[in-house]
Amino acid sequence: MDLSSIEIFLAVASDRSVTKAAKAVGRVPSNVTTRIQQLEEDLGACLFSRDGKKMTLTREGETFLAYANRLMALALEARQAVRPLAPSGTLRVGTMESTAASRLPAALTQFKQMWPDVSLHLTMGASRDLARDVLADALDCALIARPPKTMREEDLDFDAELKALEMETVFVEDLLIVLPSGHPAIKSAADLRVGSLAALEPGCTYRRIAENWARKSSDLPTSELGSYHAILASVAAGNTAGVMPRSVLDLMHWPTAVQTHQLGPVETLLVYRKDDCPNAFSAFHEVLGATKGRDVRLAAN
Amino acid sequence: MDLSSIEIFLAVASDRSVTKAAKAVGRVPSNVTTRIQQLEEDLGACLFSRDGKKMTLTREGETFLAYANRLMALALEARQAVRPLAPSGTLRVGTMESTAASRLPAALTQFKQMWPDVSLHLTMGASRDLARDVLADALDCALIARPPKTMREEDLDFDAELKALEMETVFVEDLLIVLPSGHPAIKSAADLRVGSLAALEPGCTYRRIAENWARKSSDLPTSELGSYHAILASVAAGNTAGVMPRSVLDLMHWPTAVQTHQLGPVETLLVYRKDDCPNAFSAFHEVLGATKGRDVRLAAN
DNA sequence: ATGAAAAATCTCTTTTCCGGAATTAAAGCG
DNA sequence: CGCTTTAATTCCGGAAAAGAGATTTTTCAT
Repeated sequence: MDLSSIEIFLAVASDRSVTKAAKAVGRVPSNVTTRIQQLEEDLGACLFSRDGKKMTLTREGETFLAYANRLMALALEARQAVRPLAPSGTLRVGTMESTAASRLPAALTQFKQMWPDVSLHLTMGASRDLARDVLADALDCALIARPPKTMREEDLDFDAELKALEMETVFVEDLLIVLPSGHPAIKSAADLRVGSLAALEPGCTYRRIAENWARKSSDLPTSELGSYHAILASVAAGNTAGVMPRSVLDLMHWPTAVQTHQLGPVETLLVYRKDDCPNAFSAFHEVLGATKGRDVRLAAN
Repeated sequence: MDLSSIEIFLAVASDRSVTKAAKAVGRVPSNVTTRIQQLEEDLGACLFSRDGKKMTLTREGETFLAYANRLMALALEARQAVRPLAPSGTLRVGTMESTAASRLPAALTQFKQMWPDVSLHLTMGASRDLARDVLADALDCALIARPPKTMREEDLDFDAELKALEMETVFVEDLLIVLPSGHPAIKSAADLRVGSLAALEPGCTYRRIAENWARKSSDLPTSELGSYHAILASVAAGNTAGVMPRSVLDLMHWPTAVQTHQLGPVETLLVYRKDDCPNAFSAFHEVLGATKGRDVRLAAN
């Protein structure tokens, strides 16, 4: 029973899927399968019941889940406790709107609790701007979306900036097109029966991915809104299709099951300058690492 | 940071020695060194200060020690919690006098606490007798001393019995000859200035090892006593050399630093029948495994 | 039925881990 | 003060485990 197996177990438990979990922890599905099997063998108990293609926790799995969370939390605490010099001062973190909403709250809460002496400056913005700010030392680090391979070639500037920084995948988001209720399922942008695409600012990677996708088979305009709440409200009003990751949509316990279309997985990177690693950053980095791959809804524990 | 590294760390921390720790966890010293280095690298902190050839915990090491213990305890608890069917009934455990005194109390306490429904029958005896009782299904398992290689060839019966059982090293004892205060240091049994060797019953492996050693250069008689307390009292009275593992001697916080002579390391094995593993045994086995390699004096935590 | 998707299985490559030999450094002893 | 002993570390080769990709099987949806 090593801690990496437990991390994998947590991912599978929250996604109830080997494939998703594999993405979340940055591994290949076959590997996740075997690690879970090893864990079950080692514990001498069945953790998941494989009914069909869903992986649901068994009774034993549920009880183990509680321990797994405590184990990870304790390991993180141990890490932080032996830090030779306690972090202090300020840490300037840049983040996308979506990450700030869905994945950061748990990590930030834990971080503030562990290191109350660090004053955390949170800046919200689009991936491009954030990356630039990190390069220019206006931020210590940032959480940004990595454009998929195909788009990277169209935007060499951004890619070059990224290459100049250290980067690490911390989350994998499932990017969605959210349709008004009653809208028929779509295969491509051509099937859209709306007047516009609702997204955030132009530098937003999600927006650019969506526009890229839409351009292939339609010429919808994009209407720019200031927040995901605004986007979702606008979708509810009809005549607009919203762009947002699934984690954000999940947060906003929307009354009815909405119709969505997947644009595919998008990695969220933590980027920082190669050279300087202020003490507070390493601590933040560790806390973030421990949050990785866990379900947004379980984060409250 | 995986749990096996933590087990190794705990062993080094309690022995304050790489070599001893390596024996305790059944690994080679070079391996222990590298694992500790990896752990320090991973945590970004120095756990031990190598002043000379002693490994002493640093301040960070001390704080990590507390977490390491909690982590292991939690992992054990998790293991036990997912056990599909709760152990119950009776478990018949055989043990040597010495093990019962020094290493078992911590494990038994923990076990009783976790599985109050199991009634634990403890039988004390000499290794040979215990092994036979396990074979004859008069015991479910036993903790016995494994004679060193050279002696095994002289006692093929015992060796054959052992081969018929599953066995696993759980402790490594440092077997000592304890000398009366004021007795000069010795190189071999020829240097002994006492009238007899004080030991337990004839089937006792420690006694046989000691007699074997003594025979090489003297013809001391053995006087048989009923307990280690009796042996030590007899040594204090003078004119006798006692035989016991260091862990037992350590327990009896003896007023003065006694003169001792090392007979070498002796493995303590957990033996059980290959076929049947009652549920309660697996649980006991796990608890024992978690206690492995930790200092007797730290066990109270 | 049929096709798509997901998990499990299998195989191959890579990495890591472990044990032993050689090396270095410190403590004990004459 | 140097020699011996003992312990930790370093280095290296073989073995074991982990990970990635391809393949198969199962299941769900159409």
